[in-house]
Amino acid sequence: MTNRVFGHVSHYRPGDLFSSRAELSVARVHAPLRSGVSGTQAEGVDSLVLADQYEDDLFTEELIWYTGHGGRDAKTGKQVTDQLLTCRNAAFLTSRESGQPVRVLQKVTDEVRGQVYRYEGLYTVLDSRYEQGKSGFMVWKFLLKPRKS
DNA sequence: TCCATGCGCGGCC
DNA sequence: GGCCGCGCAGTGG
Repeated sequence: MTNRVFGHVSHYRPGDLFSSRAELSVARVHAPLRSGVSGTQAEGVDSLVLADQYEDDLFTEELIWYTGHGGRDAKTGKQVTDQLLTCRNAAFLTSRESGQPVRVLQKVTDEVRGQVYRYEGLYTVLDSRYEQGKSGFMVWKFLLKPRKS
């Protein structure tokens, strides 16, 4: 069993701002303090964070290509090896099968508050690819689109 | 520059 | 299922 929550948490809604990962964790909107993905291979992804860390990411109003996990140098953040189908990446495949909603957070700069995390809303994982990224190494990419509420 | 901290997962019972 | 220990990680003080 689990207490993982898919969909909106508590009273939090799209547009809400959080000042830190710790705040997101306490609110249970995105529990892990550092990991960008919250979820398991068995249950799927319940939330993720876009932090402008992966060069192969793409974020528009209509869709997100979220780069999978791993293969990066811890210091430089550059891809240095091929990504593997780790449990965390496999969690996206589970979500794609289940169609469960994924909470999406994005690190943005607010005029008043500086660096904050904005709740973008609920998305659905629609596709996955394993292809060569900008670095030349193989990366996982997951296509997400906003859910129609 | 260092490292805490929450969590996923495997091992074991 | 529950407990424990390990190692990771889209931070952040």
